Amino acid sequence: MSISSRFAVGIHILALIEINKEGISSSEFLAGSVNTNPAVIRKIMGMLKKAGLVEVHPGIAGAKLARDLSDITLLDVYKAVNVVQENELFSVHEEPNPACTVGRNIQDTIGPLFTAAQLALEKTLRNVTLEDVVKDIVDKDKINSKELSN
Amino acid sequence: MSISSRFAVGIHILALIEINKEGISSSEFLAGSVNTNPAVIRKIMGMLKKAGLVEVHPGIAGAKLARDLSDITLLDVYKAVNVVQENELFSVHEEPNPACTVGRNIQDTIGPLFTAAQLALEKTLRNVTLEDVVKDIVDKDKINSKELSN
DNA sequence: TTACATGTAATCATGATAGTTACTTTATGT
DNA sequence: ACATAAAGTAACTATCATGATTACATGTAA
Repeated sequence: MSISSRFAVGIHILALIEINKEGISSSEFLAGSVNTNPAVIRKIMGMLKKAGLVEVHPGIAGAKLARDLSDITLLDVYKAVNVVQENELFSVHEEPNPACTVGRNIQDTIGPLFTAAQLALEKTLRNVTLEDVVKDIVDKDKINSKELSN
Repeated sequence: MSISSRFAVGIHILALIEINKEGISSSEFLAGSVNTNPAVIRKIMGMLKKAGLVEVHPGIAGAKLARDLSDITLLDVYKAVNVVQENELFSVHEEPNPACTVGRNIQDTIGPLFTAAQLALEKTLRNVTLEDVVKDIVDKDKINSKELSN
């Protein structure tokens, strides 16, 4: 099991739109960087648009960020791309036996515990903004360039 | 996407072995409570056994806990049933374009962020023991019984 | 109206899940 | 020794999400 790479791709897309803000970020351009099919980008872009993270219009090439970089958290992206349904990161067997003490209580006992774990994860994602991500990408790139030039 | 119900079933199994400790917890008995096939239980039991959480022997009916209830955390169960590979809760697109600033740095930037989120989730699971779970199940059952008798 | 980009649907291969059946291996009791 | 019973395990199935691909409809602008 793994959370869909749509999440990682969504972050990639948004970061690239920012870094390429002087240029035009078409689905083809973005697909070239992510290394996938433009239709995949457009589908994810549709989700980001629906969530109010990007502005993009039919017939007009290029996407723009709809909010300030520092106002978009990883949690926003995570929610936007629907990698996990609301409160369903963990799945629970649906029909335990009600004739058993454990069977008739396990769901109510486990539910809040799973929710707590999920919230801890989401809280971590909420503490990182796209601004942080872009800065880190740029920093890492400077270091790599320096290494190459030595 | 959802984390496999093997995790929830694993917790169910262990809790039931404890509550039924005066009796014999065969795969058929456990399957009856979880409401699934005994072979499914045996497969999960094999994982719990491999992780040192239960004792179970071929030809001998019934499983026993291999550790004290208070010494088994939900994280132990989570790891035991292999619902998530080590450090791979989130998946990242494999081959971003190295000719792009974002493409050649996205993995290194995102990796630690995803790991942090995953660790936050795991930390939460580590803070809950099977003793807590069993107590809660028993408590909830008392309340339910009281409601039914009113 | 031509060119081009987005929006979107249909199709496909792949992999994980959970269930089912059936068989082998091991231990116990007569 | 043999019959019984349970664990261990492999093979097969249906179902579902993913990610890629193709194709086409929709919309914009020169």
